[in-house]
Amino acid sequence: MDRVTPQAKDMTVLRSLPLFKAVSDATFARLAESVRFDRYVKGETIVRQGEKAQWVIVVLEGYVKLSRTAANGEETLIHIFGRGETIAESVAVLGDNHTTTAEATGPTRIVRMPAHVVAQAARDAPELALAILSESSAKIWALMDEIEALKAQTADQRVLRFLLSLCAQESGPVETRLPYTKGVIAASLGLKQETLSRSFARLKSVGVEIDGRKATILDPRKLAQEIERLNRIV
Amino acid sequence: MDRVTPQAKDMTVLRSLPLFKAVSDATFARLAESVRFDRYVKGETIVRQGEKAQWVIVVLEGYVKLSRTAANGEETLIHIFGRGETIAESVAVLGDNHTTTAEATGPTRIVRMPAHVVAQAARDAPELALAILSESSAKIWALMDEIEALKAQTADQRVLRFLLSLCAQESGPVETRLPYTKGVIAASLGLKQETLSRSFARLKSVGVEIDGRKATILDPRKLAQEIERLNRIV
DNA sequence: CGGCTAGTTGACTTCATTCAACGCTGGTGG
DNA sequence: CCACCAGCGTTGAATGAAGTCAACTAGCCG
Repeated sequence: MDRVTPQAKDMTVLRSLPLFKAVSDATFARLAESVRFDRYVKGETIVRQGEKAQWVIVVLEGYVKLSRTAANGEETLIHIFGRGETIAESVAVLGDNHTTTAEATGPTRIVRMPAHVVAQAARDAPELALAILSESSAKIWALMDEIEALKAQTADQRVLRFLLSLCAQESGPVETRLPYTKGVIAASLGLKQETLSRSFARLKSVGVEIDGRKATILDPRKLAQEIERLNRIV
Repeated sequence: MDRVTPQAKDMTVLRSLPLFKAVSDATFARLAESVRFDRYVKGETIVRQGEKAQWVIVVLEGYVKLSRTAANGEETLIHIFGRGETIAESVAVLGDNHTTTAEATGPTRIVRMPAHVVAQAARDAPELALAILSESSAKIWALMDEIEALKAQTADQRVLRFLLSLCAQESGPVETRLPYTKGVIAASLGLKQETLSRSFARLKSVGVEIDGRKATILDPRKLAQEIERLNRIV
């Protein structure tokens, strides 16, 4: 982990985050005072399961994976956070302990604010409390999406959904980079790496080309159709 | 659905709910004014996916299942709420639309408060906003638990966990009632009814006896051991 | 160059689903 | 009062999707 001295442009980025959108200048200024910027490399732990939540963390760059380690040592990936997303905001504000571990999946930049400062600000400024609630609510939807996918969709359908989420446009050929390693992608979709690999191979037939970290999708609409088609078969 | 006139004792129950624990008498009184009590029978819909959230709902009695219906008409059970739990609190306060449908799994009593009243109260009284945040946070943990179970555990392990959650005591023989039909239990665990039935049959060997709605567990500790043992095999 | 990590591929296994038949129970109407 | 039906649950046999195990390749860093 590397502490970084904040730059002026970082503050403007910060101000534009969803968490601070509806917040007054005064409240923002108060929070900005105690803000800290950190840089992590792949595999470093950002927060550890069981520790008391001391910080509210926002991802500026890179991807952070949340996972939970069971008594037997097995680790389960719960969710992945990207740019602009907030980690542990509710836990930190309420003063609870982390129930998950957060780890950088690659080079990552984050911002952290002391929990007690945010908690006090939330008490003083209801619009901040509501903004945090809004973040938590978004997280609930995302988790519900995940549960729905795990319960109702096959491996190929989940992979297709994931690929679709990478496409910036709705049609035409799209070329992107996979945001993290295939092992992490597999875990995030509730699959084994081998299964993901086979799925990618199968999906060549609907215009998906994966070459290392480079992903080429001939036509996103075709992927959506394929998800539908796989539903019908069942 | 049946509207019920509130009784004095209902108000004391209400006051003791987690949502109102930390709330001042003044704030509570304000909310209590516009409270409404409703009674539902099995299968009735309480809130519908896609509708604007108009109410904050608290379950007083019975169980409510949250589910999501995909484009192809398939319904996936996301989560089940019981006594004292709050439904759609964040969505209602933020003025968003419901992303899930809530349905009574049996005879159910609920309390509802108009969303705008709660939203205004949350703006005026930060302790209410934080209480709602606390509820949302609890919901996030519960959903993460579910994801972990779906990704990392077999059918038998999930069934064992569920049975353990029904046990009031840690040891000795426990006798309880299954809280809802086996079909609903199966769906909540991400299983088919047939699979649950077979699982129950297998679990006789660790002292689980299911007879209709009546469940007898010889020794909860043995169930916990069995979950562990099933992990080791893999 | 060797040693790592990430990823692929093949053969085999297994857990859960599907499909289908059947059993039990409680309610309804003749 | 009984007959019949619907809803809920069980059981068996066959199928299939994903996991496991293992061997192997490609790229990368020191």
